[in-house]
Amino acid sequence: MDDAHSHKSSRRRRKKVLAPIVVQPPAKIDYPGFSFDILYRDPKSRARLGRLTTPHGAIETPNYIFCGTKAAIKNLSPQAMREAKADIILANTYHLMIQPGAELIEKMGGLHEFMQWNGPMMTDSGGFQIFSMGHGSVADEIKGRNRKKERSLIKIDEEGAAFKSYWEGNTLRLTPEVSIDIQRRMGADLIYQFDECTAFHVDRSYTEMALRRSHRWGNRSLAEFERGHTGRQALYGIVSGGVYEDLRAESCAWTKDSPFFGTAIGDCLGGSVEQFYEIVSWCMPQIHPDRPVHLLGIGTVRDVFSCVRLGIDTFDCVSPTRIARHGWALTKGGEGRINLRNARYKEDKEPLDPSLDIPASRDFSRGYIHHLLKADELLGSQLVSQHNVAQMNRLMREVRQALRGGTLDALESEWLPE
RNA sequence: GGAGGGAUGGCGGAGCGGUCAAUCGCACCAGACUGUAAAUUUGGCGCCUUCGGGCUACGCAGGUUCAAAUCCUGCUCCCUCCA
Repeated sequence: MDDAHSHKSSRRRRKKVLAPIVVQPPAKIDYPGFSFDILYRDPKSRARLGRLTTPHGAIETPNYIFCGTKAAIKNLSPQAMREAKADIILANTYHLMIQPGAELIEKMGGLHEFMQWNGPMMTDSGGFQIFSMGHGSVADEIKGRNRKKERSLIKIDEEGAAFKSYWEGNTLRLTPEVSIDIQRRMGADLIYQFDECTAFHVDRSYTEMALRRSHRWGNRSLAEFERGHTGRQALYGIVSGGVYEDLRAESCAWTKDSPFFGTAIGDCLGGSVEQFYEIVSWCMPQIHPDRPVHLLGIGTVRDVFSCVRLGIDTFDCVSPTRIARHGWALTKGGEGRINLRNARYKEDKEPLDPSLDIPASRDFSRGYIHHLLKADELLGSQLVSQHNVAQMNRLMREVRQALRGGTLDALESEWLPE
């Protein structure tokens, strides 16, 4: 015990601060099979209509990317997603490297083949987990709640980050090179540089340090991407800088000058919705104007309206499928959502939304779904999940249509009255 | 017929003289959820309240005690074992 302790102390004493690892990124990267065409610009805002083409098909933008963390949209098969008119989904590097592992997915033919999704896909880099593993959920961090969840982030240093696997408890490392390698093996169309998402409570000097390091990680991601370029993937860079306008500007400039295919807005977006809109509005004018822009981890219906106007092309968020599992169905207008577990729906014969062309929304009564949810029948949360996906996709379709017709304001008041 | 055990809030089930309007689980009511360790989680859950507190409660009826869900007596019902 004493030996072990002194050994540990001496190791700590000898520990060196790693010098910045500086890798020169390639000056230019070709993205064959990928394109982003801006088809229309809203004269009244930064909003735009686009077409994002990938080797697995093209999507119209603005669009919504649904979250299939462990290579599955919770509750929904690929067929159910297509019925709900989903165009594109994502999966998470961190979760899949733990289980079942990138090698297995590669052996099984890659993510598209493995999970039988033949449309466009994206994977994140695992960088968000540096944040969430260290602090619990985003909301907990922002609201200062302590949920006593064991922190499983072991350390972040120049090389990358070390985590304790929630699955087996072993230590895992993610570095830019490892993240890109894993994402290459899994084979999603749109992949992400490795970054750190800083927590809300950190100060400016930490944010600045993390930002510079994320840029170095981005350069290493670019170099690794180019080194093993398959010609079937495109890389996004991430704008960080937390809540600090000058740091956001620095990060926008860096992504703009780097040979990424697309740009994502990431890192800490502040403590309130208003603050996060402000941060996005700082960034958008400085971001590469011709590349697709993704907003990481956002949003709600309100976020979609606000951020489309700021120029966001794609969104991703767990919210539609998560709240569905908790009984909330999204509505167009009204309260914006209803909780089907509530007693008031017990005898409600109305469907969720007859204007949506799927049985989940059109045919089953709210009373029946209420019963399924109360009885813990999986069909209940499946139906609500599919409904929410369909509702968000309808929102995106209507947003695109309204943009073209110049009626976005009117559409917003239909979705968000008051 | 004999012996023993038990009856607690919607249900299950703690408590066995005061700190008990009563642990806990379920059910019920409502909330949270934004690059998913989430089919997770938080609060409420006798009645009334000017939020200080007040009132009625642990099968029923009495009793002992300053004080009883807790001790005693009787009653009602239930369970187990022996005939």
